[in-house]
Formats: sequence, C-alpha cells, structure tokens
Amino acid sequence: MSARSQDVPRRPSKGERTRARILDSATELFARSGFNAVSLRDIAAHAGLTHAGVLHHFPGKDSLLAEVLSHRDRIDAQSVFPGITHPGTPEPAPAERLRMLTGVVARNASTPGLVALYTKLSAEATDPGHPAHHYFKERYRVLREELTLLVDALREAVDPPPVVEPAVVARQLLALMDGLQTQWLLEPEAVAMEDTVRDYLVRLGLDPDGGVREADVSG
Amino acid sequence: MSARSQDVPRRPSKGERTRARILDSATELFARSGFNAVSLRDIAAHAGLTHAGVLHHFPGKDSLLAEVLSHRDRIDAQSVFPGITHPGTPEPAPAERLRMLTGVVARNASTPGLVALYTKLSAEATDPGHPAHHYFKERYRVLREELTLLVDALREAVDPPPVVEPAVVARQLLALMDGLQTQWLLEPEAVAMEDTVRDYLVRLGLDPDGGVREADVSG
DNA sequence: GTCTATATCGCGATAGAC
DNA sequence: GTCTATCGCGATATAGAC
Repeated sequence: MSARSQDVPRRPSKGERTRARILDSATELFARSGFNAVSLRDIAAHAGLTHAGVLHHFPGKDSLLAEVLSHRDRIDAQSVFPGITHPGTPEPAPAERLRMLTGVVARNASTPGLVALYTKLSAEATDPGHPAHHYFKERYRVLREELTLLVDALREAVDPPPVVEPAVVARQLLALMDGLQTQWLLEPEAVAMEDTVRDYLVRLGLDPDGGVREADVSG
Repeated sequence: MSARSQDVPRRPSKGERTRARILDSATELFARSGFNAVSLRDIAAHAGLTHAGVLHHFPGKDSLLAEVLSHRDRIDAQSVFPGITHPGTPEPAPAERLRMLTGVVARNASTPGLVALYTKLSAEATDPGHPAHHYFKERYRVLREELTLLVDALREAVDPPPVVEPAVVARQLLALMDGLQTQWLLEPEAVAMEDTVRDYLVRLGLDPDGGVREADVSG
C-alpha cells in the first residue's frame, strides 16, 4: 500500500489533467468560432490527442459543451448567489448583489464569443431531446427562485417598498438579460446591455444607485 | 399561338409552384420536429422530389429556413405594423396596435414548434457568417424603430404621459418577448408569456386596459 | 430551366488493438 | 488511456437526363 492514500486533499491524476486540458481547449475554440463550426477533431488536435481520445473523457460533443458552460455559469452565479455553490457562505447585502448582477452583464459585453455560445445553446436546449435540456431547465428554475428572493429583499430595502411582484420581476429580468444578448450580438453598437438593464431596475425603484449613473462606486 | 398569353394577370410557373410546395413542406416539418431533426431529404420527400431538387430552388437548408420564418414574420408584422408591408395602409390607433402585439405573444403560445424554430434561428444567426444574419439584423433594426414610434405614440395617449424613453422601452420590450420564449419553451407551465409582458407594460403605464386583465375586448 | 443520380466530403460516434 | 479503423449520416458538388 502506498502512502499516497492520505497524502494531500487533491491529487490530479493524468486523466483529470487531460480532461481539464480538453475543457480548456473546448472553451477557447467554442468561444472563438461557436459550437457548430468547431469539430471534436479540432478540439482534440488543440488538446494534443485524437477525437476518439476526447470521447473517452466525454460521452459526446454536446455534453462537452454543457460542461464548458456550466463551469462558466458557476463562476458568475458564485458572485451573485453564493448560496448556490457554497451553502454556508454568508450572502452580501441585496444591494451589493444587485450591483454584482449588473456587473455580470457588463462583463459579458467583453466576451462576445461566450455570450454567443450561451445564447445558441440555450436556444438549442429548448429541444427536450437535447443533452443540455435538463441542465438549462434546472438553471432557469434555480435562477428564477434566487432572483425572486433577491428582488423581494431589494423591495424592502427601499424607502417605501415599491409594489412589484418579485416572481414576475425575476422572470422579466432573466428574459430581459437573455433577449438583450441576442440583439447585442447582432448589433453591438445599437444595444447598450448594461444601461438597458439598469434602466429597467431603476424604473422599478429597485436600483440602489437610483438615478445616479455616472459615479458608480468611487463616488 | 395559344390564348394563354393574355389569359390572367398571374401565371405561376411550374418552378414557382414547386418552390411554394417546398416552402409549405418545410414549414410543416420544421414546425413539427424542429430544424436539426429535419433533413433536406425529409423535406424533399414530403414535397415529392429529391434533396438535390430542393437545392435547385434554395441555396441551402438555412436559407430555406430563413424564408419560412420571414414569411411567418411578415404575417405577424402586418397586424401590428401595417406600414412595413403596406406603406399606404392607415394604421390602427396605438392602443389597438398594442393589443395586437400582446395578441401575437398569446398566439405564439399555441405554436411552440414555430416559436422554438425562431428562437433557435435567431440565436444561430448572431453568427456573422450565417445565411440569415443580415435578415435578423434588419428585422431587429426595423422592429426597434417601429416599436419606438409606437411606444412614443402610446405615451401621449395616456392621461399624464409617463416618463419613459421610447427607444429604451422598445429594446426592453423586444428583449423581454424573446427571452420569455426561451424560458417558456423550457418550462411552459412556469412562464406565462402574455401576462408577464402585460405586467411590464402596465407598470410602465402604457397598457390601455390598465389594471383590468380579466375582460379583454368584450367587456 | 427543372430535376435525378451519383460520388465525395467531413462529421459524430463506436469497436477493438495496443 | 489512447490509438487506428470503420460505420452511418447529412450536406454538398457535379454530370447529365428530361
């Protein structure tokens, strides 16, 4: 028996490193050229093996894509909804979390490749037979729930709580962000994603920064 | 010499009729099974020819899809924005046109196949190299413009005109409708598209029916 | 001009050797 | 765990029949 058993908490095996390398390659290529334009052979070549090797680590091209996106998703969700990935973590104040949400929108504007990828996949995944269908269904369910709670918390943080239905606002906010991405991808200069989302929030009376749009945090 | 020459104003050639038959078949099959699940061979078989024959009338599968959708689009647009397709036509009152807009949303809920199709294609078409890219870019540009005008007209039809930026509201409304479709396709029972859109309009103070949601036109 | 038949390509996926 | 070989399929290009 080797002493490695109780060695260190993490011990990345060769397989795990290959897997990670494949994910990195897939992320880069998908973000650059989209899903359909990239073949498993392209990804495999970029990661230094053959397409059959890739399929040893992932059941298929679609599940590879799903993992790329869920990884990205987890990073974004962590900032706005820490409770999802780290149940024990104390959440920041609602206002701060809202700022993080619009921050995600703003940051998305700097990674059009990934935004395009996500937009395309979420559309494809509406097909019940799609490999990522369950993932997206669950994703929206969780986001609707978490956003509903967040909106509700924001409501009560304002002077006179605005009369809004948190569950409805959550659906609207999600739809607004998704729909804006499509328009923005088609014509970036015609659609200011962050401003348009903030305008929606401000008019609901939910934006902690109120009408102040110039100075953000340093003011 | 035959008398057919001056027979009737329109004389659909065999080619045109075949083309129309292909479009009908494509619409039916796409709406039933989605885009990816239907092959050119399926469409060709349904229309009574081979896949190569189809490609004589359309440059590719994607442009076939684009034509199917633009046909559908034109029908919807005609009711809300008659000016687009029939420049001379007098427009209905703004309030009536808004009702037609929410009517389109409601009607979409009865044709999930076409909604799925549109959602998928608009996402795919964000790719600049996609055959339908220009079509969608133009579609959104026109819709933004027309919706901006409509919102502006609605503003002034209300008692004290609400303080909204028509151009921003147009973008939000478009994004809202698109984004809701994705959520609705994933989980129809969790997202009431029409109500969610109407809630948005009501809170803007733009819905002519105000808070009355039960009785629609017959009240 | 309208369509069919065929040949070829690249893809995702699988099986089995190493 | 990775390879080579191979399969079936959808999409495309070309040649030529009607």
